[in-house]
Amino acid sequence: MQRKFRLTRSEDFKRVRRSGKSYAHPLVVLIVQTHDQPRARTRVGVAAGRTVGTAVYRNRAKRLLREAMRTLIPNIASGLDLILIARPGLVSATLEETRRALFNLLQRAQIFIPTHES
RNA sequence: CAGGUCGGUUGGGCGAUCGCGGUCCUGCGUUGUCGGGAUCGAGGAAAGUCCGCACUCCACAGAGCACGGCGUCGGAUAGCACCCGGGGCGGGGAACCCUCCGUGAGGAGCUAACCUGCCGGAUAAAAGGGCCACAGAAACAAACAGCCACCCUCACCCCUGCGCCCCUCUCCCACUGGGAGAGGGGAUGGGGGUGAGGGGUGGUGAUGGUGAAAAGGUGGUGUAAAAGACCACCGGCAUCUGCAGUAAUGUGGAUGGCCAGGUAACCCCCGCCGGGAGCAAGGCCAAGCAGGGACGAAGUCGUCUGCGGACGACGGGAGACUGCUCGUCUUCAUACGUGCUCUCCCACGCGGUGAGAGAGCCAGUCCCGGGUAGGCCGCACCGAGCGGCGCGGCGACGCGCCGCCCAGAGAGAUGAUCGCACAGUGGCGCCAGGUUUCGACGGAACGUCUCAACCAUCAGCGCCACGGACAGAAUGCGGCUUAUAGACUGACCUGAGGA
RNA sequence: GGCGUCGUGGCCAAGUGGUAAGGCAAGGGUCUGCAAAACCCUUAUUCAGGGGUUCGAAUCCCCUCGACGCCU
Repeated sequence: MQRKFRLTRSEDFKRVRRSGKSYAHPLVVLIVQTHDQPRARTRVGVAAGRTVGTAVYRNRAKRLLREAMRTLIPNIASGLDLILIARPGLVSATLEETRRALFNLLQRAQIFIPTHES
């Protein structure tokens, strides 16, 4: 997932975590907030707290989330800010399990737009 | 071959596909959170932050105090306390041999390489304080108990002069009796001995026990009793001194006297070092905000009007342009009062009429100007830099030559999938051998051979399955500590070992 | 990234070189018809872990682990 799709500013993280709507999964937590401008590019932030493990496991969790999100991001509605928070079980999960967990969360949030190919 | 020990290197490889970040170059009817190309992209510990630096800011005349750290010798270094090489004291350390214990299986000790802790001063060179629970007489300076001598006192025993008292016998005088002698007993006094209770004076120095720790050890001489008081041997210390070593120190010799604990990772003393903080250090920038400062006024006329005001001209205030004037441009306008605007609420004559409460405004222009958040720099580095080779040194390390420029940061880039081999582990099957030295023969490497030793739950081959540790840079560097599956490789020691 | 503080029964905790206080909780007992309250008794072989100094360490020194706080 390229950096232009990423949520980077500390202010944005605070805003989304304060006023966004959250959806939980045993592996990941998703927080969604609608942006002011509906045509803006959807951005995704990734977080892993100290409960996940040491720096190696935190980095692995965030890589899994970014890689899984990369293939899903063309099908997500625009004008959104998302945050993905890793949970401790994510470290032992595979890429396919992570992708299924994210797909489940995006459908529950009703922001996934299916295309003909998928 | 069996066992033990210490280092060094490495830290998964190759290929395909999808994907991520930095730098440089480049493209454009679309200058973008755009496209294309090249190149680079985690570690030995990046970790812990235990030391030492670089760098930055603050403070600072110099020196000292306080506080903290360090403390054997020599070296290395920009610097360091833990780096390198030595020294001393102590602890650990396999098998065989040896010693001890055990009926025995076995256990303990001794020990090589090696590992590891500590290292100024408690005596002298250089001075003090504190503490040492319980126990013990006592924890460092003497006392108490003990032992010994003497004196006083007491008890017992022995000897005993003169005198005293009592009893018995004999003799004399001669009869309420007296005297003399002998014997026995008693009291007292003196002398001696023994013992003990107590007291006093003096000597003595570790004594049965206590304790972690109590005064060199053993044997003798010696004495009233003892003691290095003296002697022999052993051990330690001090002074002088020979030899080896840069030195710490080691090893001899002579002399001396043995004098008296531990703790300084308790205060302290001596010597040396350290100013404080840390890249969230620190510097710069745009826009604003808080805040601070300077200057600071005046209306008149005309047009329109829904009568609140709006516009224009002249004049005025502040500022900019300019070296100054003129000129041009921007902008403002009146009021601290019974003021104006807005909101709420109440009363009525329902009219924004009156009472009350709250909020705001009373210029404007210009200058200075934060902190946080944001952006840029610091910061991706020509450097105590990295790699290779050579030389010097036991080593830490140093010098010379050649080559290279080598991640970067921001909510934080290295991943995913598949395939192939390769270590490794487990299972099954096959094979019955495998490894090694010496010797002999031939010989250019090397090959062949007999016994011997060791392993055969081995080695070798095939198939299947599993499967590669610890761990992620954030200003940089040196050291230390901690975590770490394995693989490769070098050296040392002990034991067993041939023809 | 840097700087600092603290770890003592199940919980809160005192103790700063010499026998590990106390309170709550838990368990048992007395009392009661049964409870509550009250009273009595019990519960630390690793004072976070490991080394060292010392005769002796929760305490002093070093290293590690864990938790928490701060940076304008």
